[in-house]
Amino acid sequence: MEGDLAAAQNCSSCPIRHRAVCARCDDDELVRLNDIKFYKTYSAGQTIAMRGDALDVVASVVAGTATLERVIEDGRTQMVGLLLPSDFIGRPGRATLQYDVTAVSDVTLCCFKRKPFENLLVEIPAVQQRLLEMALDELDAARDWMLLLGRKTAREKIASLLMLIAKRTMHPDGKVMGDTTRIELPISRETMANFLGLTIETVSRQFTGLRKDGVIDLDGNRVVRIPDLEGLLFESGDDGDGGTLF
Amino acid sequence: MEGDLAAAQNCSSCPIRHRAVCARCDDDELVRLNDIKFYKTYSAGQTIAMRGDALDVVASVVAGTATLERVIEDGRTQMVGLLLPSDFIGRPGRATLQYDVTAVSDVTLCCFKRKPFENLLVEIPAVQQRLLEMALDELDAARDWMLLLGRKTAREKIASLLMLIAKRTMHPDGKVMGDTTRIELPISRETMANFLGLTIETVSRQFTGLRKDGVIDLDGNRVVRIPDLEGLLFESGDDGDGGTLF
DNA sequence: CGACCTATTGATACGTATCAACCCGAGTGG
DNA sequence: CCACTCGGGTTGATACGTATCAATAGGTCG
Repeated sequence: MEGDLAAAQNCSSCPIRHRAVCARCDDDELVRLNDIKFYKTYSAGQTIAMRGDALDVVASVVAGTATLERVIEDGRTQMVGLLLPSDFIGRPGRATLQYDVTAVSDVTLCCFKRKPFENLLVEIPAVQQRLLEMALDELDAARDWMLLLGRKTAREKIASLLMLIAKRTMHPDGKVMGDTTRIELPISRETMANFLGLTIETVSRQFTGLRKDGVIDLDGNRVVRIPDLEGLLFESGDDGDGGTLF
Repeated sequence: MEGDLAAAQNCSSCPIRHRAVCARCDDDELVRLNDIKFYKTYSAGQTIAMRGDALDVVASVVAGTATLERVIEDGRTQMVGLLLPSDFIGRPGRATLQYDVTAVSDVTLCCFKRKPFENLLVEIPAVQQRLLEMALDELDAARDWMLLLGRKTAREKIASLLMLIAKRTMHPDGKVMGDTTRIELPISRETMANFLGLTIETVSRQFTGLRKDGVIDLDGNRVVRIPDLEGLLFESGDDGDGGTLF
């Protein structure tokens, strides 16, 4: 099921070196992290961990996309986190996992055993600092998301999601890049529905609604073209300045 | 509008000494925090700060209840945080506030200017550690809340809220205390509605529905008696083990 | 007492869920 | 090569839950 990467990769060439928990570390500190790290990969659709599992490993997402979900007994599912490269899984100081973690695409994790990691946390303030920063960012995103779930209409939810993906694909790291009018959806309709607190059917209907109104243009199931970004922003119910959602 | 407390209070007799950001501090560290702190009070209903305000002060709630809210232009309002004693307001490393903060009851804050506080954060790891812990707890609570907003019915939302308040009043600090069958609602119907992503009318209707079904018993508008806690838990759609929501 | 605020209750509208049929592209096997 | 199936997506008809609009009740304060 899980293939280990044969060779330990080098931190200095790591794609998430500057954004993950290790972002603020100097070379010496990086060596110490390197000593306790190991890679693990999961293929698309695979369950990475389940609610209630013992949480003896924490990890950074190196590549791929994963989701954090909570489900009720009767099957209702709500996504509570979308994990992209550099995001952190698990929390120091807690022994069991609170959510189901699932790989949406093929995923590579940079793992640390929890105990040694907790020790490093104390010894290397740079890691703790960065982790705090990341936790606060996620908290802000979660709160924006709560506004979406609690008060937005289906159409606004879809538009918000598209804006979100548009922002990320246009400037994944602050700088503008790529085609602003074309975005690729990294997730299925079902995943979107669980993200937005909707059903698949409603998601689908809103897509066609936005298309018929000329706000977006569909190119297959996974590609959306946006002729008028301002128009989409208007549909999202946001005022533009706020609304990070990662 | 804002009355300053004349005398600086002593940290050692502070009611939130063992739960707030200063929880892990030793006496020396406490002295340093004490040097830069000041109290501020707000009366019920007062706006403490608004989205977009410069965030040059961070604070702990010493007494009272406040809310964190996001509102859309057309007036739709979603509460995104309920601040109780020991909770922290503001975030180091961010210059403007993302949410409206409102006093629900009379509120006393223990404030720190942001810059000096950020310095202390680096110098006193105990504070940073505690702040990380608190941020992660809030993140978990926010995620449970997302499940509620996205996937629960009105009845389940009300039941969940009541369970939440019941848990807090029964054992505010881990130990059981007080009458398990009687809880007092600290917030109005409108505040509940904004908390749960509902309207006032729906909140009201669900209360009477639960009452008619014998799940709860109302004693005026602010007091609820719960003959059967298991029954209420069942109505909430939770399985009991999880579900912190603070 | 009247004014006002919060909460409740009622009638109705509207949005989204549900249930079901159908479409389409990708594999798969005869 | 074509028939088949299978998963994901779309569309339609309808049901249901919550919002909306409006009226009423109860409590508090002047």
